[in-house]
Amino acid sequence: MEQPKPTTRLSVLLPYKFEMAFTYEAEAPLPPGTLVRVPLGRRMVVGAVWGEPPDLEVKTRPVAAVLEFPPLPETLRRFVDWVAAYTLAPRGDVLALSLKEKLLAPSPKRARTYEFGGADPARPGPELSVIQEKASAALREDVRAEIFSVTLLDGVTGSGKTEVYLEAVAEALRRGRQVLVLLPEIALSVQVLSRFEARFGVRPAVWHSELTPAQRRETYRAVAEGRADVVVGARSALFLPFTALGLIVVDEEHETSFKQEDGVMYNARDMAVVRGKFCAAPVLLVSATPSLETAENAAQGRYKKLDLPARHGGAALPCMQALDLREAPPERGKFLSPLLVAAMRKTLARGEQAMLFLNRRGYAPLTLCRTCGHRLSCPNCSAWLVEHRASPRLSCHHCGYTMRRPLNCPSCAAEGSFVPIGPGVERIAEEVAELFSGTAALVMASDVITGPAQAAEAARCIAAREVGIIIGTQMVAKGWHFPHLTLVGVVDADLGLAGGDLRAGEHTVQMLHQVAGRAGRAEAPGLVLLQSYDPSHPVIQALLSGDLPAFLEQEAALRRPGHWPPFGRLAALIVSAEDERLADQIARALARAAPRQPGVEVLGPAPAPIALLRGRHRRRLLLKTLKEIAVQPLLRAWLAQVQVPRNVKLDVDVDPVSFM
DNA sequence: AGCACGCCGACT
DNA sequence: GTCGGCGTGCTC
Repeated sequence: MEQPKPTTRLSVLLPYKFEMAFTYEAEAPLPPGTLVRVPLGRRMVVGAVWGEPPDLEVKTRPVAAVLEFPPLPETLRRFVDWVAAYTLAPRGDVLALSLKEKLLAPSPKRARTYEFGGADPARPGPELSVIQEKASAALREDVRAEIFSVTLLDGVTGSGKTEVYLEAVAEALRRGRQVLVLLPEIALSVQVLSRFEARFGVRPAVWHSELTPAQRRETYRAVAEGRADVVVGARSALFLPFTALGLIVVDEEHETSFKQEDGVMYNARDMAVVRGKFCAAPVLLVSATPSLETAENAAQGRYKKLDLPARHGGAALPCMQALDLREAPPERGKFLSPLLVAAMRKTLARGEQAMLFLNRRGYAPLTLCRTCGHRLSCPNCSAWLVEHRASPRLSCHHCGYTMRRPLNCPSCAAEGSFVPIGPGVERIAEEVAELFSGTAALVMASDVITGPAQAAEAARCIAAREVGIIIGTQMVAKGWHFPHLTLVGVVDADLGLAGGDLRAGEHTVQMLHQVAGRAGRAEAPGLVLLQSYDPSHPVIQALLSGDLPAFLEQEAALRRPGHWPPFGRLAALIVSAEDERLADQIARALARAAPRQPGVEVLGPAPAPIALLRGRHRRRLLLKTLKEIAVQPLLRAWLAQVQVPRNVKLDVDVDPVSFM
C-alpha cells in the first residue's frame, strides 16, 4: 500500500499538560494557528499549528485532517505563550483555556438557534451629564486611536459608569471592532445585559460556565468568525479567539474572583491588560473601589484615570454610621444591637426595606460541646463544620463533607451538649423572625440562590415588597438594584479583618462600600449602620469618612516599606501531599534550595492557613522580591533543583491574592 | 488529559 | 489460576 508522501514538518501545540509542541508531517505547509486533527498515542486530538518545527530529528506522524475553522489569531497565540511564561503553567494547559475539542464539534443540522451580531451603535444613547460626557469622549478617543492604553474609570455606585463605558463600546462597534466585557460573576450580570440590550437593541453574546454545550460551540465559532461583536463574560472569555478586538472592559476590576485559583493560576484583570497590549486595544478598568495595584498604576501615570465623582441623577451617597457594640451590645446569644433593631423598625414603619449583611453562610460557624469543649471539625480539612438548619446538616465549606448533627459528643459522649457558636445568616434570620414577627424576611446566600432562576425570583419578590427584610451574604453586594431599600445593617464589620491577610483591610473596605451602595435612592437617602467592636479601626474610619483615596494612601504607606505588593512581587509555592511528613520533607528541600540574592527573600515553609484541605497536608513558601526583579526566572531555576515525587503536588501561584 | 503497561488482592 | 485495583510513564 503506497501512501502519498507527506513533505512538510509542522509544530503543533496540543491543549493538554504539555509544555512543548509536537512535530507532525503534512503534505503542504499550513499557516500558524491552523487547527489540525492529529494522532496522539492511539487516539485523535485537536491542536494548533504553533511556531517553527525543530531542526533536530524527532519522531513524526502525519496530520490526520485540517479543520474547517479560522486559524487562531497571532494575538491569541502570543497571549497564550505569554500567560504560560508568566504563570509557569505548561503552554498546553494555557492553550486549553482557548481551545477545547468539544468547542469544534460540527453545528447541529437544524437551523442556528442563536443569533449574534447586529448590535446597533447608532441607536441613541442616554443623555449624559457634563462629567460623564467628558469621560466618555476621552474613552471614545482611545478606541478611535486603535492603540494599547489602560484607563481606570473610577466612580461610586450610581455615578453612571456603565453609561460612560457603553459609549466606548459603541465607538468600537462603529469601527467594526469586537468588544470584550469581563465581569466578576456572570450569574449576576442580568442588569448589565439589559443595559446593553437597551443601548444596542440586541443582547450581547455571553460566555460563562453555565452555557450549554451547544451555546458554547455557537458562541465560540461566532467569536472566531467575527459574527459576535460584543461578548460579556467571566474571566475565561479572555481566551476566546477574537479576530478584531478593539476594546476590553474589566468591570469591578478590584474583585478577587478575577483570580483563578486552580489549574492555570492567572489574574484575568492583569491578563486583560496584556491581551489589550497584543491586540493594540484600549483596556478599561472600572471600579468604585479600585484595587491598590490599579490605583498605584494610575498614580504613577502608567494608567490613565477618569473620575466620576457624583452619584448620577443627584442621588446622595448613603450616610454611614458605626454602632459600637461595646456601648450598645446585643442581648446574650443575639447579634443585633438594640440601636440597629430600632433603626430597622423605623425603616419598616416608613414602608421601606432593610438589609442585614453578614458574609457567612449557614446557622453557626462553630459547634462546641458544652461539657468538654470539643469542636466539630472536618475530617478532611482543618476547618470547623458549619451548621445549616435550612437543610439540617453540618457541612465543610471547603470540601463539601456533610454529616448529621450528632446526638452525643464524639469526644466525651455527653448527650445533647452541643451549642452553636457565632452567627451565620440563618441564625440572623431566626433572630429577625423573633423581633419582627409580622415582617417577611428573605435569606440570600449561595446555598439558597443557586441559579439565575432563584435570583430572578428573589429580585421580583423584593421589588414587589413581598419581604421587608433581606438577610444576605456577599452575594447581595453587587448586581442588584433594590428600589425600596434604605437601610443596610452590617452585622459584623470586623469579620474580614482578623487573620493577617495582606489585603484584608482593602477587601473589607471594597466589600462594605459595595454593600452600602445598595441603600438609598434619589428621593430617599440610605443609612448604613456598621456594627463593630473596634470603630476606631482605620477600615471602619475609611468607610465612615468615605475618603477611599486616603485609605488607599494609608494602605500604600503600610506596604511600601516592606516591598509588599504592589511595591514588590510575590509568588507562593504550595506543597501538598496526603502524607504529612512527605509534604514537610519536600517543603524543607525547597527551602534549602531557595534563591539567595539581594532583593530576594523566601519566607517559610509554614503550614498553610488551611493546613489540611481535602485530605492533603499543605505547606507554603513565599518568594518576595523587589519590584524590578522578575520572579519567573528565579522560580524556574529554583524548582529545577528539587525533585518532587509524583504523590506530592507543587503549585506555583505568581501574584497570589489568597493566602489560604 | 487519556490510555497503556504493570504488579498485588478476591473471585470463578 | 484469572479479573481488576490504580501507581507510573508516555504520547510527535
